[in-house]
Amino acid sequence: MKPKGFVRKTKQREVILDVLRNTTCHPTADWVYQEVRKQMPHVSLGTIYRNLKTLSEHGEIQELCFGSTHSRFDANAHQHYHFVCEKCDIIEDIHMSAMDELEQKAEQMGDFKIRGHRLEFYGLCAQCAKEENMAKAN
Amino acid sequence: MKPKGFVRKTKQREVILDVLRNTTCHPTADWVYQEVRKQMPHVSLGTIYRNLKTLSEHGEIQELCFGSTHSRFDANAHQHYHFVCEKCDIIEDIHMSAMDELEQKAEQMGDFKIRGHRLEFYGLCAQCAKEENMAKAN
DNA sequence: GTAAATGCAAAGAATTTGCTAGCCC
DNA sequence: GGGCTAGCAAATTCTTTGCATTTAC
Repeated sequence: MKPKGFVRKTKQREVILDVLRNTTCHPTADWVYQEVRKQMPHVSLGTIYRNLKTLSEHGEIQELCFGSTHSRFDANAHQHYHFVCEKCDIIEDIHMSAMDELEQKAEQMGDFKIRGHRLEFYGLCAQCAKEENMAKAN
Repeated sequence: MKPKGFVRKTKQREVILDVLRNTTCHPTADWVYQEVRKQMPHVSLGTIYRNLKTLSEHGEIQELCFGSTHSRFDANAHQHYHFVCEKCDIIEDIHMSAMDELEQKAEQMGDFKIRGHRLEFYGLCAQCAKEENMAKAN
């Protein structure tokens, strides 16, 4: 007896998860779509969006939202931080231990119950920093 | 002699800034539009968007991007943190001193030059937490 | 068998852009 | 007066949705 609202395992969902888990970039829905299409030419963009939504609701992936207009997705659903290059928009994971003490500190500052936090750093990636220095030298 | 690319002071820009500075909510572009229209019925949405963009590029306001589909804006351009209620989406400022040491710590973890960071907390606001407790009691 | 998921296409929402006219400095 | 801006509307971009059909369990 399956519970109502059971999430089925479909070929599409598997491929999507697989694609996400095998990339270190933090792709957009459309990038995922292009990749999945290589294995399943008839997959539809709607299916990609529906699955990305389901997966993130079930905590299997993370939806990220940076300054840009579209969402990005990350197969690493664990708490971790990101770095975003302001010049080329590349996103990198930061392997830094989560700081839960931040939440305690913040909770003392206002009247709310904190359940999580997001921390992002921005600046210049190694490549863009190098280019900037070369430009300055001229 | 004005520098090329000089940013002009227009009535529209003034009203937009004024509206933003006189609210504690963190409004969407459309909310700003509705407010500005009360003072300038003929203002166009395109003007709102163009000005919000210009203002944030010049560091006079901050563009915020949370999980939702649209951007929100904050007239407080200083470094500060936010709390977002997961239930009602209300956004509150957190009056907590910025922690620049986070940036130093993160910079040691990867090969990039950090210029800033964003920190958001999410959970339940006082109102929603109260409602949740009442629901549980039944 | 039945609810959930897919494909396809059309709809929706948020934001951007092209163009002409107007206003700021 | 020259160029940045505004207004207006059309165009883009990203995402969601309706519906008939297929699939997982």
